[in-house]
Amino acid sequence: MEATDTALSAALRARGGRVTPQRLAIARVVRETGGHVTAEAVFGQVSERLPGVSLPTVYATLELLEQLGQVRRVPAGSGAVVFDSRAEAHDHFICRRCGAIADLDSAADHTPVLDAASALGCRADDAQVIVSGLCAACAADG
Amino acid sequence: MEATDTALSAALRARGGRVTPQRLAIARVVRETGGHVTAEAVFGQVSERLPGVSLPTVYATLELLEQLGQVRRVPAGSGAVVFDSRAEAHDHFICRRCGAIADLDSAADHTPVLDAASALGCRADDAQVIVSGLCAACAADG
DNA sequence: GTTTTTGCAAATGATTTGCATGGAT
DNA sequence: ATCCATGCAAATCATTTGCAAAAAC
Repeated sequence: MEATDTALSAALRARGGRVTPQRLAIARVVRETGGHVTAEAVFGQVSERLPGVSLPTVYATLELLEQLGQVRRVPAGSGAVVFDSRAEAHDHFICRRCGAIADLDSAADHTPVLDAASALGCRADDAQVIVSGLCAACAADG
Repeated sequence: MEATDTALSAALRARGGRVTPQRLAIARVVRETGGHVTAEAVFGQVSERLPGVSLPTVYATLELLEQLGQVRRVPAGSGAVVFDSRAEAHDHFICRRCGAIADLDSAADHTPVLDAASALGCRADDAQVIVSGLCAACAADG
């Protein structure tokens, strides 16, 4: 077992949850896949290692991992919900045509927006910029 | 007919499209409703004025209005796609629990993120910050 | 008259729910 | 032994598609 698995186990127990092979396997797949994943994609990968896992379990676990701060939800606007294995703050570009998602690393400062949110009485816990347009590939043949 | 209807008609003809009562009614509802709407919500409102409109037409027209720059798509991350009748640039807060959406007006500068996108070869046409957390009401009852 | 839009119905795709079994503590 | 988590199947919800009829140009 890797160190990160140990950390996850501790986090799970700390919130009164249980450590199951499914959860460890799903967390591992997400971590190793890197980048952006859908529940279906995780399901496919996990099934290879731990046959029998069910899709509902994958959904539940991804949500759990989000609460534990291990993954971040990307507001992809259409179709499937996308999770990002990079939990640190960064922004995203989403292609309108093909749906491709790319990480955007910039020094953008989100405090003004967070301030605007607290001014409304909201308890904000995440801010990310979503840039829409055409990705390089789609812009080329469009 | 309102001036805005005339403007819409012109925009439609300019792109070789046709002016139909359905399109005018849908555009009107979106404009008058103000704020954030789902296709279902628009469908409900439009049906009162112009019985017989179909849901597929509402979906198609909302997408058309987006292309014409009359509405903006809000990447709501889960469930239904949400359109915003305010087309000018501004950001959004989305409640994780109840899904409520609030406008955030701030002087946030998105150019660093847009630059990061063009550095990847993407043709960006919109950038908006999505802030997640709990709205005032949801934060109150725990 | 020609081409775009519409409406209907059905298909699709993603996510959730209910409930009994199995497993972690 | 207790209670949480899983698996299965089915339900739900949002959105899209195919195609013939109607309408705008």
